Parts: sequence; C-alpha cells; structure tokens
Amino acid sequence: MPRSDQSQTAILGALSIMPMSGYALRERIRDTLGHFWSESFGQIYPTLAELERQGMVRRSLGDSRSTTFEITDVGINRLRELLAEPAQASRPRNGLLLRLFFGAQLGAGRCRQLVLESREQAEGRLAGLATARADLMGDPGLAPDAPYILLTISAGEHSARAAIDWADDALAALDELEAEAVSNIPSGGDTE
Amino acid sequence: MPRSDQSQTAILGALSIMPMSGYALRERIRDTLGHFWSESFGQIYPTLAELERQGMVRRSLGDSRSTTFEITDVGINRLRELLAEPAQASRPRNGLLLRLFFGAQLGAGRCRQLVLESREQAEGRLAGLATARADLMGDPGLAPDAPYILLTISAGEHSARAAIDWADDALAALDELEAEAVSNIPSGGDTE
DNA sequence: CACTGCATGTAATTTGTTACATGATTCA
DNA sequence: TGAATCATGTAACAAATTACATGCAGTG
Repeated sequence: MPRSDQSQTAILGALSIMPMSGYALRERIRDTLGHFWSESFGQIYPTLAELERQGMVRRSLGDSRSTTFEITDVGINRLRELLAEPAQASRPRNGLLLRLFFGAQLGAGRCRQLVLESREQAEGRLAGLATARADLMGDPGLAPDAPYILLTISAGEHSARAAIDWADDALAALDELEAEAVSNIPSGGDTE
Repeated sequence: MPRSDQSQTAILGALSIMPMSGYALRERIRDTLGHFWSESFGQIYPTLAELERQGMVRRSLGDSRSTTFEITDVGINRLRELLAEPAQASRPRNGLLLRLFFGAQLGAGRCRQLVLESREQAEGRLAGLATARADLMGDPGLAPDAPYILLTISAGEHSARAAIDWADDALAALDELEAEAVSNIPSGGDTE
C-alpha cells in the first residue's frame, strides 16, 4: 500500500488508548505526540469520516454535545497492521542548518543569534518533556502504555540534550570565527 | 512573506558556492545537504525557471552540453534576505516514535526490532558524516564556507550519537519489558 | 446578551513527490 | 550500437495546511 496512512495510524492509535471526539483528538495529539508528530484539523475530520466508512471507528452514543469516536475490533487489527509497516522517513528540512550551511552569506553574528534561539527552544522542549514525564507517572489509566510512552519521551530528551550540547559547541566555534574576523582588522576600525 | 521560499533559499545558496546545472544541483543538494535537507527534481527546475524570470540567476554561456546556472547580484541579495528570515519549523513526523508510542499494540519484540534498525541507521549516518568531514577538509575551494559547513556536520553527528545512546537505553528497557512479560507466565505456558 | 471555548466540517491553496517523456553524450 | 549516465522538463497526483463558515453551551 503506497498510500500514506500515517494520519490513520496516529488517529487509530490515539483512539486505542481512549475514545474521544475529533476536537479532543487534535488536542491529545498536539499535547502528547506533539514533540514528534503533528496532525492538523483539516486532516483529522476527513480521516475520521473515512475510518468510519471503513468500519474502523464508530460513533459512540451517550454524550450528546460532542461526537465521541471509539475504535472497533476491525480498527484495532488495522492499527496493528499499520504499525507493523516500515516507518517511512519524512524528508528532512532543517531551516536552521540550511541557514548555517550558507552562514558565510549571513555572517557569524547572525548565525550566533540563530543558534542561541535554537538552544533556548531545546531547553524549552526539555522542560516540557519533564512535565510530560511527571504527568505520565501520575496517571494510572495509562499503565499498559506507560513504558512505551516513556521511550518516546526519553527520545525527545536525548535529542534535546544533543541539540543543547551542539549549540554550545557551535557558539564557541562562532565566537572564534568572529574573533578571527576582528583580528584581521589590525587598526581596530569598525567596518560596516 | 508567508510563501515557502525554502527551495529558493537552498538553490540560491548552492549556486552562491558555485555555478552548476539543475542536475548537478540535485546531486549536490542530496550529497552535501542531504542529512538535513531534501529537494526533488520536480521542485528544482520550476524554481530555477522562476528565479531566472526574476533575475536572481542567469544561464552562463560556455558549456554547450548542459545549462549552467549562476547566481546574480540580485540573487545574492535575495539569498541574504531569505537567510535572515526566521526558519520555519517543519512539522515533526517521526514514524519510529509513533510506532513506539503505541508499542503496546505492536509488542515489545517488534519494537525492539524497530529500535535496532534505527540504531543501525544512525551508525550509518555517523559514518557518512565522517567522510563528509574528511571531504570538506580536503577541498580548499570551500575555504570561506568550510567553518559553517562544519557546524552542520557537527549537528548531524551530535544528533546521530544521541540517537544511538537513546537506542541503547530503549533496547535495555524493552528487554526488561519482555523479561517481565515472561515472568508473568509462571507455568511457562504460551499465551497468544 | 455578548464573549469564550468546544466542536465539526469544507474549500482553496500550497507544497512536494513520482512518474513519465525526451534527448544528448560517453564508453564498452 | 547498445547501455549507462547526464540532462531538462512536464503532468498527474498526493498530502497537508490554512482559512473560512457555522453553531452550541456555558459564564460573567
């Protein structure tokens, strides 16, 4: 199946943990899968409709004000099938590294700024993951999934720490570059 | 400018280092920006045409068999402008972590396999970056860009090493999960 | 009663990939 | 001369985002 099915996997997966509405799905996906996955509104509703058509999910009655979707047995099987398929790598697109690659055009100072910002973002991610970890520990409802969810949190932490370490290296290197540039102007005159 | 312009940046940037053909652009981008950027054929030619229309690049004469594009002064200015714009983060989509998150559905053994594969891929990336580093040092033509390019290589290395470290942690955790699962079957009977 | 948040959905647009069509040049 | 590689481009398709339209329910 060359189809993407990626959104289906995320949605069926979320519903396998608990039934919820389309709106709640978006929130859940943003809050708990956010650091490695994203799904937009315009994607969620059509996919839900498609999944319902195929009998993978059904609207559960009871709650009148919102439509709660729950996964069916067929859906669970489909989810397992989807999860077993090889993960297709998304093409990389790192705007920061693109800018640094052509840093000679941008200038060392501007690059420094970019790296500093990305370092701060990584610190933020790290803090967010710490709370996610605490939340996970405090919620006994997630018991069977917790060890697996922990793996994804740990992945985020490793990656954020690596980003911070790299940023520190990069900042040092950029400082050196700037110092060299200055030492090439013996009179100390301010060009630019 | 909400437009993507991302492809324009990559193409102008590559041409700022040296003039080349559309075909060569794709190869260059794949080989040197590959670990953090991707650009497809169907993107490169239309973008080149657009850039030419805007006077950012021009076809340089001389070589008859292929169209060599070179960046113009207008193009250089545009490139600096583009590089100065904030890098728009691409929505994250990590198929491996998505699968692990719902690992309870997939089973510890299958998860282990996935992590192992991703560890191998990270090792491969690390090896590729080592050669890229060596190539860079051996090419004096890249002198002004080398320190910046090194930053991107270093970023890739940090990230790959983090992926490997995490994989080792994750494998240990998964082994424990499997061991627990076995110890929960005192009689040694095979459920499922 | 107006505002905010929950909720559902559609349409337009952007973005990017893949596959295809085509042809020149090089080398065995 | 036939295969591989370099080269340029287009068309069809796929995926996803954004903005828009709409309405209800609770609350100050």
